[in-house]
Amino acid sequence: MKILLIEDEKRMSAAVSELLRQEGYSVDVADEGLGGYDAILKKSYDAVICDVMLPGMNGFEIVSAARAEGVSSPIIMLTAKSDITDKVTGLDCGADDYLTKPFQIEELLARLRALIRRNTKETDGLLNAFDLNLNTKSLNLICTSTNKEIRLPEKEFKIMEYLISNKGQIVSKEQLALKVWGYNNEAEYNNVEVYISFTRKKLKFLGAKTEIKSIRGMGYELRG
Amino acid sequence: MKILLIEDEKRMSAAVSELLRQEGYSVDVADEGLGGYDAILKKSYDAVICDVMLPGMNGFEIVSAARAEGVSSPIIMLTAKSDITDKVTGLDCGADDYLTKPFQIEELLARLRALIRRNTKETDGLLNAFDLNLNTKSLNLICTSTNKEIRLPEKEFKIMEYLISNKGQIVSKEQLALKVWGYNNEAEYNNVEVYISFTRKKLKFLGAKTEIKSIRGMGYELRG
DNA sequence: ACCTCGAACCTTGAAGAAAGCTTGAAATAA
DNA sequence: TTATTTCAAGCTTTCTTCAAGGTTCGAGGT
Repeated sequence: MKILLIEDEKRMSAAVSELLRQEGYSVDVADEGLGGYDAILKKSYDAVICDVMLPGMNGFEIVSAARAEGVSSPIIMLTAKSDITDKVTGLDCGADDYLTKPFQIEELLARLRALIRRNTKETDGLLNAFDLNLNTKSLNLICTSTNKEIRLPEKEFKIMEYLISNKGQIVSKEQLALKVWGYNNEAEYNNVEVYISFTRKKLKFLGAKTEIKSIRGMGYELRG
Repeated sequence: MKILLIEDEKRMSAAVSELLRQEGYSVDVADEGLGGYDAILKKSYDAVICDVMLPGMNGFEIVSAARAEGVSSPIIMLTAKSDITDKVTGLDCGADDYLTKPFQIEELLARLRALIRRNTKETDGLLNAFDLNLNTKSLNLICTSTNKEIRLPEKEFKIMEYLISNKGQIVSKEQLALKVWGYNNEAEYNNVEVYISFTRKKLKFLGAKTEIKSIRGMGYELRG
């Protein structure tokens, strides 16, 4: 579970990110608005926690811009003011929940769990990356720029599923072997290569702009 | 996770190393100062635990010498004295934390975890020097003044990584050979030169203002 | 100031090693 | 049967190493 925390007060962000990590989330921290906005677009997070008062770009701006770009990750806003107007503005511009400082960490965790649960249930069905959509129910891979579609065999599906849900990041052969085959054995890395090759053929067939880039010594990355 | 334990009391080092191994760390043990110092330079440890009272070279000397060589691994000092002066000397000379004997093993483990987390968090991501950014995850070198980017092969990456993390200082061929190839053999200095040459080509390609200066008889230095 | 010479340094290309890709055949599942 | 998965072999590309030859630098002598 990947979470992005956008917060400029160092003490606050250190404390919250630490707690989230203890809960088993993997946390990225951005300490100003623009960087946070960039991060939202680059990776796909399971949730975003975003302060309102930020240097660079304020919380409302980030959220509405992100929503305009089609980002669907759940977003929780934090603010020091308990002012009701802020609350309304926050939800209006596309945030999913709202918390006023100071808050109990327990409350944040609870709301986070709730949002992630809700979101993964809704999302579950379609995964998206660039001009690709992957239907996790029918195992169909759809290219939105050519309108072509093809059904993937199970292993290829798992490869694609993992690559898409980690778009913007480099995925190692080890991770893929673990996710797709359930074990982790260097001898099996060739299988990863074979299936990457198969999957690339499917992307070619679809005429997709998205491609699977190899990064020598590191792994693979989906690029749009 | 690799840890180096420098401790001359056999009973102590046996007990601590055993506990660390149970926690899943891989542990190297040195029982005297010089050997410990060598080990720090040879491998790259995720943390070093270092006693103060040691034959050969005392803890403070080890730490300050290691820091002078550009070692950035977190270091915890151990001492029998609870004397405050020692504590100050320890942190001054470059240690990250300090523990007085006798200590609870739990406390050592907790501090170790904290240091390792802090250290890997800071390291992973971006290293910066002048108009260069080095992404330590993707091995990409980015020039901020031209917005160009290129992926570095492993050895060139290590060269750059070491130069950047020692910017403002002269880095000897010996240090580079040790860091990049893991050994230290005059015959191999030509490899350093070859790779410096490769890396310079990359900087030229990027159009970076930063350059690798040669300082005859001394080594290399990054200049902006 | 200038010249000479050796040491330090740079560059290059060829050969080798390693990582990755593709393919087809054999095995297994549907 | 047909579709899918596994495995192994050979191929391509990229990175690394090594060695040879060229260039630059600076000390010591004229």
